[in-house]
Amino acid sequence: MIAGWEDVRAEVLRRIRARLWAPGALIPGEEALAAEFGVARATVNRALRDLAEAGLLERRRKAGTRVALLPVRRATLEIPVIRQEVEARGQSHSFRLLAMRMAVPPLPVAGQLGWAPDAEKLYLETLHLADGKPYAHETRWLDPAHLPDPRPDFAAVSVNEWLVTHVAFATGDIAFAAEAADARSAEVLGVAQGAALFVTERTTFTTETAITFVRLIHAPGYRMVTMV
Amino acid sequence: MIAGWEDVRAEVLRRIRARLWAPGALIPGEEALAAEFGVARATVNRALRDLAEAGLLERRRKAGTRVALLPVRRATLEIPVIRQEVEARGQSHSFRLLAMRMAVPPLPVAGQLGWAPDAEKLYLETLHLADGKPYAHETRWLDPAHLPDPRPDFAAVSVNEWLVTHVAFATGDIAFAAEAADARSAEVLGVAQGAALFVTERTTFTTETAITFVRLIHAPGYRMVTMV
DNA sequence: GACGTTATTATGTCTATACATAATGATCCG
DNA sequence: CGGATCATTATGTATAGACATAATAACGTC
Repeated sequence: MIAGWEDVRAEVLRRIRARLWAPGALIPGEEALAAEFGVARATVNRALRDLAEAGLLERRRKAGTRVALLPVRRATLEIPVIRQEVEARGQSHSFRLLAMRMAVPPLPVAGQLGWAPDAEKLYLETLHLADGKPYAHETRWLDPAHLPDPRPDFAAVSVNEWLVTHVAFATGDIAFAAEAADARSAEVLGVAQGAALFVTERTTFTTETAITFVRLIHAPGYRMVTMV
Repeated sequence: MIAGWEDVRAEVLRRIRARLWAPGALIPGEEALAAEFGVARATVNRALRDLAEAGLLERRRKAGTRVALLPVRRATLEIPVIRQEVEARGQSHSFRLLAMRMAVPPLPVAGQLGWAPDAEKLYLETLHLADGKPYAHETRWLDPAHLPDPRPDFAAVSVNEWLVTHVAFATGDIAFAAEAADARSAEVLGVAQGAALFVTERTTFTTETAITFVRLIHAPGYRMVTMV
């Protein structure tokens, strides 16, 4: 018995998996499915829209709905605040502010963020600890124009967290890569130079100009996991 | 003038960003907002639901809707078939099947996949090339029970792609990590042993038992990028 | 005051109907 | 035949009204 939109989604998914509807094939229209399942068209629409968002169906007005030929898997990554990430592992989070000074960012950084190439910005370096052991090494460039006067006490509240709760809800992009540990990160994280480290880079914008650029260099063994 | 649900979402987002509604604060109910904006409640619902999915709002029945205190950023990663990924960079994709044999998988692999610890499975090793240069080194364990008889010609169609189009639409999990190149990957990718490489691990299930487990070891310089 | 029960309430969803929009395919014309 | 125009059609979205569900708050009992 098909009642709600989740039932509809399940049934459509079943038919796709069972290859009753082959990849690339056109499936019946919403009206037809609504009639068959005995629900309203809006309910079918909700279900199909959901599957389309997941990348399993491709929908185009007038053209109809077809099963994706080469389904692009879409995984949603949750990117929590570091403190939450550490605490979720049952460890206690702490951090040490290693450096905080005004400096001119390297040209590639200034360029990517749309900053004037010779303007001084705030440079922050933080070491995050899980149960007292190095967890991640954070280096950050921050436009002080977005900070209140007087500045927040970044030795008490991590920059990370202050930003999230105060200039949150901005757009940006994230990149992940593997890099060999440079001298500084190796020293701070207590690993051999050249060790393979997982690096997260985030750029955050509000409107036109960037607020901040962070590199998060994770300690060895870090894995980012997600379900599909 | 607010007309559609996207307008409602934009206005709500504006108020959150402008801190008219502070983090943690309860926002007006759907009915109230619908009246204020001059739209139906269903329209407000659609907008708020979308923002909740994005992690900016937290909604609970009866309790109402509140602005997320520590918004968990949700990034959606698109995980395309390797061929598409390479071609999207304007390069040509090819691959070489380096190995294909029946073997007993290592215990940790068998364990994670719910396979009997001593059962033979199909082991496949593939090198993916972009414009003829090493792009990624793929090692895969595959349960041959899910293959048709006779087996597909994996020298002609990449395993990756055959699976996506034939046993697609399954669930699974994905993990990302940085690892030092072992002897085999170093040789195949043409890099120094110990080099920092980006590794993707995917486990794919249909029902209870796993179909396949892949490790994709990317050539140096690989970056995974996404927008928020 | 502690505890189980009930009323209340905000969100979740469904329905039926209507109109909007985009893309296709047919048609008409030069 | 090429190209512009228009009718058609499937999805996209809006609406009002209704009921479902979950969780809180209020209440009554002991």
